[in-house]
Amino acid sequence: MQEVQVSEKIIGRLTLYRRLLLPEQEQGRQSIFSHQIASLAKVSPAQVRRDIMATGYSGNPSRGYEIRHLVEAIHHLMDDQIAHNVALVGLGHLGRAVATFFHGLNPSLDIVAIFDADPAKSRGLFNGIPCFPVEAMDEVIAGKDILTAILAVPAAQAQGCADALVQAGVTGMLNFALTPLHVPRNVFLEEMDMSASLEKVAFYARKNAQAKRKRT
Amino acid sequence: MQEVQVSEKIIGRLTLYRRLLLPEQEQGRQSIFSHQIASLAKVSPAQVRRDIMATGYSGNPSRGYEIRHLVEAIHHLMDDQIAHNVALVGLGHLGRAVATFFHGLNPSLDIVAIFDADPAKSRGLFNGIPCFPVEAMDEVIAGKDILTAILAVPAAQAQGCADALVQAGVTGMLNFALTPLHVPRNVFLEEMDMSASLEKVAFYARKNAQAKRKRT
DNA sequence: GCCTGTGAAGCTATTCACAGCT
DNA sequence: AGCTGTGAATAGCTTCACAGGC
Repeated sequence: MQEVQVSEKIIGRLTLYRRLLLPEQEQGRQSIFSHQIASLAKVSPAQVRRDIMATGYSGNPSRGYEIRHLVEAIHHLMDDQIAHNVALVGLGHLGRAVATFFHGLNPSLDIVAIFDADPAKSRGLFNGIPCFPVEAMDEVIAGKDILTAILAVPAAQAQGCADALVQAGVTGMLNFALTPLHVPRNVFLEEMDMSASLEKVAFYARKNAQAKRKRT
Repeated sequence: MQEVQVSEKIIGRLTLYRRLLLPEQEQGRQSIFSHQIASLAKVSPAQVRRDIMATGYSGNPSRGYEIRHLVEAIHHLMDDQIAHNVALVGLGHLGRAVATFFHGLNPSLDIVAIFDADPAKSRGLFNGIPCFPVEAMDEVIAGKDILTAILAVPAAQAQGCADALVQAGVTGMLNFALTPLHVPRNVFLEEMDMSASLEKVAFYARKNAQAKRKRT
């Protein structure tokens, strides 16, 4: 079992497959075929097989994939049996929604600290999660062994927060702010640009609507 | 000016460039070079030039791109001078955050209706936006000429809502629910899987942290 | 027959590198 | 000198198509 190239896209889809497989497993299903995973995940069967290749696990032509083994293989590839602590920065509308959304979603990916610049929001608990002022970042992040952060602050503060997080030792960030961020090469950054996504959808929606009208 | 192939990715980046250019323009800047756009958007200068090719607008080697013209060219490519109405489905935590987030963000992309299955949430106004029961979907969507919808409902209801939206005439959807949706080919669907994104970030964060530790 | 695993082909996206302009 | 526009090269991703197994 040697290191195959595992791209970002493959990682993303494998986490998806795993999430879709868990309920199937709980319902007592033992095995599954690539085309069935494909239909759950809305991708092609060939893609599913390719992706699974990256885990090193092999299915069997007559039964397909043993769900238990497949899930474990994905776990192993991502070595995330180890619970992993996450911080949230920004407790505005979006931050609160994000905190609530992720609350209890994935037990091994817990938000364990929230930071906000506003003193009124940087104390006490939110959803049971302790809140801190941004000045406490270094200490809290080191103390709680946090590697990942979610940025949900206004655009103007985003780069500053990102720098502080990197400084404090965070090595991966999910950015909701409407500013592309710059981070050092050894920090992973994922942009969640809801505004660009909505504009893209709107563009294609218009296009589809036009095509539809033309057909009539 | 003939139809070049304009991919989804290019559309996404062009909307981003446009968003980044608007403040520059407001500050009175006249022109900009590809490497400057690149640094704002955190992409390569070559990519910026390629993307701009798709709009049909050409810059000039000595002054770069006229911001005014470039913004207009992007507007034109996306023909979104026409304001465009959007519906939001689901007024839970996430739905409320989404509604607040987009409120006033882009004046030509307004959320003008909210739907929720809960009778307590499907009346009155939220942020000034009228709320309706899901049963009213057909009528409201046709009446307000809505083409785009944002789905922020629990996974279990997502496919049902999507079907209803398509039925009602929506041709583009942004899906926050943790279920890959199936839509007809003439409807554009963009998945916003925050959970998969966070897992991806966590994976690379772990990897980076390990690499860092090894270096020490 | 219907499945998996996978080399090979086909596509798409990005970057290189340079002619041409100012 | 430093920029744009762009053909050509490269890299990356997805699908095809089929050998091999049950």
